[in-house]
Amino acid sequence: MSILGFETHDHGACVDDAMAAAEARCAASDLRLTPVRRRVLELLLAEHRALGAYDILGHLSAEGLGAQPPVAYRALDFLVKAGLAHRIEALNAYTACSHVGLDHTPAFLICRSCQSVAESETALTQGRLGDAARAAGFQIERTVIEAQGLCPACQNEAAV
Amino acid sequence: MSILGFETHDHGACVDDAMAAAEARCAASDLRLTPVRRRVLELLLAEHRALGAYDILGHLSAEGLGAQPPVAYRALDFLVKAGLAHRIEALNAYTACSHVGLDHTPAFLICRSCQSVAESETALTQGRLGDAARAAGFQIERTVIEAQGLCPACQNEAAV
DNA sequence: GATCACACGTTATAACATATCAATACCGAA
DNA sequence: TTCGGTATTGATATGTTATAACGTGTGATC
Repeated sequence: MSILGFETHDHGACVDDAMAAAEARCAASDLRLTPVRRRVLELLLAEHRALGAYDILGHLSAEGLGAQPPVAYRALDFLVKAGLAHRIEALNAYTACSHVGLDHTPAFLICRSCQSVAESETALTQGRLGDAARAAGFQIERTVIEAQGLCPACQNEAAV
Repeated sequence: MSILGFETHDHGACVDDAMAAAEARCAASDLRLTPVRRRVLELLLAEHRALGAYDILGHLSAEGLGAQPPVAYRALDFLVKAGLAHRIEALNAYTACSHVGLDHTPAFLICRSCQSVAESETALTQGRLGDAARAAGFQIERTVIEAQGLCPACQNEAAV
C-alpha cells in the first residue's frame, strides 16, 4: 500500500488519475457525479490536506455553486459514502481518498505543522484493537485510526 | 490490560477507585482538583459512556456550578491534560480514563447502540500505523484509535 | 501588603452540522 | 409522451460544539 501525501510527486497526474477513478466508480455504481460533487472532489484533491466543510463552502459560493451549508455537507456526504473522500474525525474535516476502488479501512497520518494528510491502510479486525475487540466480544463496524505528529518536511524545518 | 466497560462489575468501587487515583495523581503532580473539576470527573465516571460538553454543562448548571460553556470546557481540558479523561473524537465527547496512572495510548471500543465506551490500550508506534509512519518518515505524537460497532449485550439484543 | 500564577465568571461569537420543506431534474414504465 | 417515483438542489432556520476576550477572585510567595 502506497502512502501518498508527503513525498513530492506529479500532482497534476495524481489529480487526473483520481478524477478518472472517481468517474469510473460512479459510472460503475450508478452514482451521479454532479457538478457540485465533482467540484468538491476537485477541491479536496487539490492538496493532500483536510478541508473543513466551510472551507469548501467558501469556494463553492465564490464560484456560484451554492452558498448554504447543506450544499457542502450533501456533497461531502455523497463523496464519503461513495468512498471518494474520508472524514478526519480529529480535525472535523474532509480529505479526498487516495485509494479509490480498494476496499477501505483507512488510517491517516496528519501533520500538525503543515496540515498535510497521508492516507494509509489497516485492517478492521487486526492488530491490538482487533485483539481487544475479540477479547471483549465487541463487533467492529468501523474504525477511526488517525495519527498526529510531524511529517518529514516539518521535522527538518523544526531542526533548523 | 483490562478492558473495562462492557462487563458488569462493582461500579461503586470502580468509581471510588478512580476518584482515589485521581486525587493521588493530582496531589503527586501538584494539580488542583477543584470542585468543578472533581464534579465533572464524577459525572464522567458515573457511566462508562461518553458525555458531550453540553451534557456536562447541563449537570453543572443544575447544580449551580457554572452555566457557561467555558466552565465545562476548562474542566474537561484540565482532566484530559491531567490524563484523567479522554476525548472521543468520533463523538465529540468525553469519557473518564479507566487506567489512571499508566502511560497512555488509549484505544476505544464504542457501542453505537448503547453508547457505552470501553478503553483499551495500544502502543504509539506499533502495528500497521506505526509501520506506515516509519515508512513515511512521519513522527507520531498522538494517536486516535476508535472502533465503533456493537458491544456484546447489544449484539444479543439485536439477535432477539 | 505587593505581586504573581492560576482558576473562575461572563459575554459574545466562531465553527461545525442538520432538520425541514419546497422546487426541480432525471429516468424508467405505462 | 405522459406519468410517477426517486434523486438532487434551493432555501431558511436552527441545533450543536468550541473558543476568544476580558475581568475578577484567591491563595502562595517574596
